[in-house]
Amino acid sequence: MEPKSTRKRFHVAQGAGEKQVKLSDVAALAGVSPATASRVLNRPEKVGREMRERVQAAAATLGYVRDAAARALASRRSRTIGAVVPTLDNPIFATGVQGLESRANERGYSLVVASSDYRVDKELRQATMLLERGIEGLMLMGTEHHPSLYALMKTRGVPHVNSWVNEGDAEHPCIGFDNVEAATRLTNYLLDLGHRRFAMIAGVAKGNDRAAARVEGVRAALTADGVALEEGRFIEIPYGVREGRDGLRAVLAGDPATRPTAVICGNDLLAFGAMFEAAAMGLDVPGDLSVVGFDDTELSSHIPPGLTTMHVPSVEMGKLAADYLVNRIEDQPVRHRTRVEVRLVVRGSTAPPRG
Amino acid sequence: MEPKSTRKRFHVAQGAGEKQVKLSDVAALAGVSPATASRVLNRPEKVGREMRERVQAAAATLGYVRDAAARALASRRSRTIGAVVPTLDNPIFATGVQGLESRANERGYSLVVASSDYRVDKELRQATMLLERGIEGLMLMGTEHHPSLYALMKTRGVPHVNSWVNEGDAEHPCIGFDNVEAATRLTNYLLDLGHRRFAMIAGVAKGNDRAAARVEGVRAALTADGVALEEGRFIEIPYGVREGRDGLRAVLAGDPATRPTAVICGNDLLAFGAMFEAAAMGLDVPGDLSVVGFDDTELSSHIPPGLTTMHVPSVEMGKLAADYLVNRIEDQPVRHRTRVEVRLVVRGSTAPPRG
DNA sequence: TTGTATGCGTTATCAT
DNA sequence: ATGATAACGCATACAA
Repeated sequence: MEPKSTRKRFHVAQGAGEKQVKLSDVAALAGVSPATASRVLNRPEKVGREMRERVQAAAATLGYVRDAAARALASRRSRTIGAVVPTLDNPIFATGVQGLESRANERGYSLVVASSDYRVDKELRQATMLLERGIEGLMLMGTEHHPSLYALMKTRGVPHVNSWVNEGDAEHPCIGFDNVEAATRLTNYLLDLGHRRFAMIAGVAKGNDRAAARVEGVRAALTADGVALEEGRFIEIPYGVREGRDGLRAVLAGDPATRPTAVICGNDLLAFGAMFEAAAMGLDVPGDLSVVGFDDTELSSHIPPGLTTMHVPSVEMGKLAADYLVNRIEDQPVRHRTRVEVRLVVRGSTAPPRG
Repeated sequence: MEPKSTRKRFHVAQGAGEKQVKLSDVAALAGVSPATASRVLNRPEKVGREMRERVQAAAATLGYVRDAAARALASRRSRTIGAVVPTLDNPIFATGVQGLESRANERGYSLVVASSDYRVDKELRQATMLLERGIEGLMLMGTEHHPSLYALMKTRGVPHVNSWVNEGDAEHPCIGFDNVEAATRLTNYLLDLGHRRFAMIAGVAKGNDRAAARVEGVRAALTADGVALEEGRFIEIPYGVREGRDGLRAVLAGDPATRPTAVICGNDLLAFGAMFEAAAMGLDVPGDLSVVGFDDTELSSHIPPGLTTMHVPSVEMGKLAADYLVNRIEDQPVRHRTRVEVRLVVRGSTAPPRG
């Protein structure tokens, strides 16, 4: 049941009861037309020094504050961009959003955020809400979205970027890197070290194309070298430290003699868990077991013996996404696909296998 | 110099060239008045089943999307709330924002975020921008803000909450906990363990009243027990792991015989750094040195030997802030001050001093 | 360079 | 329960 059909109307937020001071008030006080006042605020260079200062003074004394809704309605521009990310709980996304927000702000845009919980249907709902809100550009994570979402953005003519990805066949604008290739490199590094028995603790692939791509990259590299990732040596699990610990136990089960010598984790959180659990199991990292992660979060370089991982420039991607979007919105030249550099950071958690 | 006085006008985002379908189009197709169509969308219960379904069908076939700007202008309600946080880079804030966003969304509001970089002047600018954007409620971190900001919110009649704080004299609505008291408890715990020689690695107090309050709490507890925090045993440093390591070296300098037996860190990141550095220095935690943090981030429970810290319910605070704000906006009853529980989580990083 | 007049898409008031 | 119509506050043709 709904709360009651007689819904109470909410009060209109307003100090005391004084009406909002509007642009025409400012114009009146300054003794100019509203049009001129508007120009002073939006294109000051197009108005004479004299009037300009009168208007600015009037605005100041009246404490005038623009009404973005009216501006948006009249100009058909909201000066707002949107982002829907899986969650802000993962620091790597949070920093990405931070980069997006700061750059967008520098360029005069505000950011509206929403989260999808790694679910394409929720992502669609959230994006729709943002579109209603009049966002002029949209940042999404990954490339796997609800088909209706692409359609929606297209018919509304709203530019978007898929971030964290940059795959060969990308038909959509993107800013990121090739997760398959990055995972392949990471794996090859281990292969080059001499490892032949592998395990992988992957993130959940459903609703997360980056996680899936990383698995693909690992498998590809292994296969290319004729190395198998055995059934029990692969586990898919949500990102988290606890999960990494459980994951390690799972993939290391069985005869110690045939135990993997290297474990590849879907991200750093899982890798931290794996390292902690290895220690708890009395295993030496990297002596008994090499561990690699993905993301290069702040802790990775400090956690002993240091985590070998793939560095992902999340803030940079956020900033590039903002630039791409704003450039598109403002009809400035853009690159349709932008690649950022991920780089392998070798630290103490990896070494050649024993023997 | 500005880009050139002849600024190019941006294109109006719109698919192909087809005009946006508006409510009157929907109404026309459904054969009803715009007023009725509007009602169907906003208060469906106030309209007959018959017309309601006609309108809904029409909206669906036309792919109608509401225009929030027009809605906001006409209704004087933006259904948007704002948050300005120091940075999203700190996971504890990111999760707080996540809680705020999710609850706000559940209640039909969108979230616009901005960041202040721990600077009150930037916070003021950002908040002003949000106010222009028509936010109906604002979440801020801490209690220390530019006086003009309080004035602005008051004259505009926009409700706000200070989060992460709940201090005795709070004249403003807040949702959080008493940082002084929490730090005092943390310190007393160490005191009760028998520690008498302390060090503190604090966050930067300037622009961060929470950091300052934590220092105050530590000092108060120490003083109450007649224990001194010596000059060289206190350092103020930005939050970060690297900084925690440097900080530890700094506060542990000097004669090992009079070295502190316990170090209190301003947050978990600093504490992690301190623990890593202690290990690097050959010090056993907690044998030679007890370490405590603040926040209880995901890693705290996993990092060996486990970090004793003060658990801060950041997601919960975000959700409560959203509820408070939305309730205020919608004229529902609210508690002006809401306290959340922080609790001491004792783990392996603390023990009585040797001897 | 400045002013006049119109419209942006929706909600709300007041009738019916 | 439904419809006609007037705001909402601002930007922008277009005219001067």
